[in-house]
Amino acid sequence: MTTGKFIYSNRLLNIETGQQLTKNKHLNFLNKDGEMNPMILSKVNNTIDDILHVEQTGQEKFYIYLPNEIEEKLPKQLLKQISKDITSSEVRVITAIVALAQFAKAKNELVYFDQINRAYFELDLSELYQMMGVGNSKGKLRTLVKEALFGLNQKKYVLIKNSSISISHLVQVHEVDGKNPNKLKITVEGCFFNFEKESYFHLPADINKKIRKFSTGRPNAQVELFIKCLYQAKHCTKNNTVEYSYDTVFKLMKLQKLVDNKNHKHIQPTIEKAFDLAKKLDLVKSIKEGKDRMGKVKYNIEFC
DNA sequence: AACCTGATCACTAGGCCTCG
DNA sequence: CGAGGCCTAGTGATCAGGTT
Repeated sequence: MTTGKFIYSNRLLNIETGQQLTKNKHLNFLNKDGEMNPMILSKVNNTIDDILHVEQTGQEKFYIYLPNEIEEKLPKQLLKQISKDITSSEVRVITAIVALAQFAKAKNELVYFDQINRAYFELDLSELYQMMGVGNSKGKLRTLVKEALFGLNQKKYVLIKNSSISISHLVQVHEVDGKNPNKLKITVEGCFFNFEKESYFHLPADINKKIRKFSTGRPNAQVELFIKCLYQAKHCTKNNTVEYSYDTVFKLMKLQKLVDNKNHKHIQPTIEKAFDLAKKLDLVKSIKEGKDRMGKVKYNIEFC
């Protein structure tokens, strides 16, 4: 299971990078007068109200991970209460579950709920450890993987398909056997398995393992998301290259966060770390830095 | 505001211990 | 004896507070 490739949905990557509104052609965030789309606004507001009143309703506490356009408009204080940034463990767990859902589908072990575009499958935690690249590893790491997995139960995302919007889980996890806590039932949204209806690209099955190997120290979620974007770009390109402006790289890796935290000098090393990791993964062959017509930095990336 | 510094967090790597 | 788990040092990311 450490060789080969699996399919990854473009829509899912857009959700992870907060671009589901940016990339959607059917649903405009702003109308022509520059006002927020009332349908999106009311769904988001309802969810925010739910989160703020969760103690009264007795539900489990949860958080929402918002599209960039909405996050920019909300006050920082409110964001702190209702949202959590995507973590590198979360990025890796989502990647692993996409792969595992596909393996389950191939074995006819995926159970569909067509009407709601969801499915579930059963898995043993050991399979997840393998896909996370911590198969032969220590207890502490396994604990972190488990925490990241069950953490998905507390995260909701803005899901947009064509012109419809919902705010819901991507993944839900339940124990199914009282005697065996390692046996889990995983419910996933359509972007994890419904590739007849989704556009997609490919990822290597051992991606998490390789990333662990090449990227030491504390992992950076945005760098790892950028790597997925590069795999996507490779799938789309016709001449085996892609050109990213500095601004695109800046946006994809959400480097504004570093500026906000006055970590200005970490920006360049972060970009270089991402490019370096892409090279080590045998994804990218070379990167040439140039200037566009406006004199702004751009990167010509040649894939392997 | 820009910059610096130290604390804390989230890992990796590797040595060591334990128990079958 | 050896696989798995525990412990700790090292590293990079992040953050908070202080200084210029």
